[in-house]
Amino acid sequence: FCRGPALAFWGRRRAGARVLFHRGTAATSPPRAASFPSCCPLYGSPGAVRFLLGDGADFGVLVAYSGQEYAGLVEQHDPPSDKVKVLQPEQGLHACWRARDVRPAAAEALRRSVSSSIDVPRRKDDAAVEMDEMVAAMVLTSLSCSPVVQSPPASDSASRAACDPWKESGDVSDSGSSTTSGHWSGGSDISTPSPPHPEGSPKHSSEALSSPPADDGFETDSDPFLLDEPAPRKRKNSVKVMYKCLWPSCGKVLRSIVGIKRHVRTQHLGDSADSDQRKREEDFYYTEVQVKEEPAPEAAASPTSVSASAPIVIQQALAKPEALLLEPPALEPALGSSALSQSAPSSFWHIQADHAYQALPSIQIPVSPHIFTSISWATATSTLPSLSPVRSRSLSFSEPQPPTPMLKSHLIVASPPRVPLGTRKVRGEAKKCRKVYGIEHRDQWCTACRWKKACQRFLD
DNA sequence: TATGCCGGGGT
DNA sequence: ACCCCGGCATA
Repeated sequence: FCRGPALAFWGRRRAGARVLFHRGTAATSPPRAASFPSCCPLYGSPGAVRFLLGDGADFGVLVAYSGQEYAGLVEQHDPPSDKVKVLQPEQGLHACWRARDVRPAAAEALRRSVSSSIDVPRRKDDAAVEMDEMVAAMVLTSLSCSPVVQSPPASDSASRAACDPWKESGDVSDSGSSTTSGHWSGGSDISTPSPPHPEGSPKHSSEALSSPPADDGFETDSDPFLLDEPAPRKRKNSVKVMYKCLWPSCGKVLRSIVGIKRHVRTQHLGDSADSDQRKREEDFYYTEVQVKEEPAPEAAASPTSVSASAPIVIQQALAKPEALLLEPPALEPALGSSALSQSAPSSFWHIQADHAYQALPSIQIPVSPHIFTSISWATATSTLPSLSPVRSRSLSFSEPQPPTPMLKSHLIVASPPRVPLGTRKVRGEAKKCRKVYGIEHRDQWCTACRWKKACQRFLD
């Protein structure tokens, strides 16, 4: 890594990778200098000898071709073939050049070449973007896939001159970090760990640089549940991202993180614990839900066949796994929702609500590899925002939810006899904190459970 | 037997 | 209000 005067103004802690940027220059160190074969002087044509990989020097170069010069950043040098691999942010590609075609660019020159745009063909004509951000965004973008900077947009990388075999030398799939690496990069919601971006795939430069992380605290520690989420691949048609309240028997779905957080906080966590605790819990209680609408116009799902052919496919990522403090998960990469309805592995648990009004088409969705929840959609239509109005009702601890007056009578199916007053409350279906977290994580139980009172978190 | 939680107690 | 726990009911 870079040492010395380098200033890390943002980066990510991820598998030890950190991106450092030099103040005032556009140069960046290769994210994992140590892994580059040539942590040695770049020597090509005379005069180009000044670059040192991995020592924090200036990697800025200008590449000349087609009568113009383009700014780039040296990433790698291969002495045998005397070629350098250059990241050209402006073109959004990595290219390999003979060393003699590359000349060092002073920080000023590099800057100038970018900001004053010396007739550099831009892919986005208007966006006069700071080099730093651009590069940073790209590097991070690449990082989110592989620990080593790789060709960013696939289409672009192919378009340039083919590289030597060593081109891919850095592309070592980081098996070690595959289970622990953070995932969502950038994103506007930095303040609190939020669900990863649903699109799963790393953002491209345009999007990423539009909202660069503000400070250096940006870390996406372990978020194991995403990398192996196979789902994003098959997302095609309109996928809506919504945030669903995981509070038992709630299931309110909102469009924004902020909204759902506020909902959880105000409706469910309102009076509990200190604000810190609440913060954690509010993250815990929502989840990102992707709803793909499929051209299945049949809306009237029969309760029996839902799991098999639900018109709405729900995929979702976790809300905040680390809040669970579960042991490093043995990942189950390809868990389609189809596999869920049968017998879930023992490491999975269900939050199952048994209210009458929930005797509806229910879809089991993975909350995380460890968590499944079962939600019910009052209306399996394709219009989502309006979905299941009955579920938008709120509940709170203090009010053990009187069976809310049902507006939609047709939703009432069979009302299992509620607790006969006077007798002890029948033990509910839902697993309680003790079961969920285990005694060893008692500190994560809701207070009631800790006090051996009726669980407030997983209501029956 | 493990779990949920009521009732009752302590601080 | 917060916390703990004996002991019962239940799965």
